[in-house]
Amino acid sequence: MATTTDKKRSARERILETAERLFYAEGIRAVGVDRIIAEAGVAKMTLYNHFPSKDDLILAALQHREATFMDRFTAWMEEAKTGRATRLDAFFSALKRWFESPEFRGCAFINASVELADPAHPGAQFSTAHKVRFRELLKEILQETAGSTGAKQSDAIALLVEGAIVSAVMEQSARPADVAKEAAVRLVKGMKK
Amino acid sequence: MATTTDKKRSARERILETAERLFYAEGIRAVGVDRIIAEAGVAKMTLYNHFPSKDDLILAALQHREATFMDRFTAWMEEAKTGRATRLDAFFSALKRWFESPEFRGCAFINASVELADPAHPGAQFSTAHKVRFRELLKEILQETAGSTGAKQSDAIALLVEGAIVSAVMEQSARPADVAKEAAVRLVKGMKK
DNA sequence: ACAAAAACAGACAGGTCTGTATATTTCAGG
DNA sequence: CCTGAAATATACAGACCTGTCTGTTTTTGT
Repeated sequence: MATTTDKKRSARERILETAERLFYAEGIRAVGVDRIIAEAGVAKMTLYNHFPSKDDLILAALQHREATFMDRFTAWMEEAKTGRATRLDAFFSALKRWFESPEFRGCAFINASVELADPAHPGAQFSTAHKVRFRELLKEILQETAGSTGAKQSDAIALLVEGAIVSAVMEQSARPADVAKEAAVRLVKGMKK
Repeated sequence: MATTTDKKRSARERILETAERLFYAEGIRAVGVDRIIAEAGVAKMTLYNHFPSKDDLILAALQHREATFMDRFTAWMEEAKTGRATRLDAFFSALKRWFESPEFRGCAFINASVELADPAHPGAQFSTAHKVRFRELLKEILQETAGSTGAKQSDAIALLVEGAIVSAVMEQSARPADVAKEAAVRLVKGMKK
């Protein structure tokens, strides 16, 4: 019925999914459009009809990733919210689960900012905006878990999380999630010794 | 007298300095060897005589950066160690000064790991090793400033620092240095409220 | 001063990249 | 059924990439 749904969604969606996956796994500059169209099973002109340039595709892939990643992450948080676990516990459980997933290669938005190099690139600007949204989410969780005391520490805890993401990539280990959680709890609750 | 010093140092050193600067400023993949030889003022064969491949040059540039950066950073720390400032204070002063420097574009080793994508790349492995050495330095500073209590927090504080570096790039701001310092002090000294 | 090592200039091979052009095929809606 | 939009396959332009080759000039140690 609607012209823009049904099967036609396939082409555009397949391009976005493939671009998101390859950009994340191997890097934005390392993956060419020929590779994307081959794995997505579309013609080159189809890609360029939907996305006028690779830069446009990069931005669209990042936007797509924010949506899919946030969905997955909040789903993981839901699954972790059992028993007496707080939302903050659930957050760090989800973080660790992410670090342990086989395709983990850090934060797509940090990576994009590094690779694009130019802060004026739409992809870099979107990445910066994503970080703002991420900190909002974290602040909200802290507010709920530890009241205004928690919310006041949200910027510092955000640094712990960013540091954990980066360190997990470089060490190829999920342990930074535990270190970050422990420190976050200490920052919120105060040190016992 | 010595064959490998004097003026001959020029060519190899100029290549390394130029590569380090351009790789850091614009990215490893974004900068080609033609660009490097042009700015270094050397012939292409000179570069390939010293460094068999670009990958070798990447590794050498990262090694060179570790040396020069560590020198500069510790010099900044020395300059900051005035009055009643502890070594930890000096560390965060130097960190902030780095964030404020016009050429700041994050940690060259994090950036290299992101860009190279392959953890087996010698440059990525060197970057991981650099992070170990960096944490050692931080741990030593904490031990000296806050004894074993401080040393015990060194992994968490390292996460704060890594997070601050990444956030400073994405926010284009030096403020994360202050946030990290405040949280580090709280982690070491305990919270007052 | 002389021989050897190093740096030089510049062309070139072979590959990859983004983006365009062209001409054909598929397919849904009226 | 038929028309028009979308997707297809394929070739190509032009730029850039790494790395090689050749031959000349400069520097260096003895």
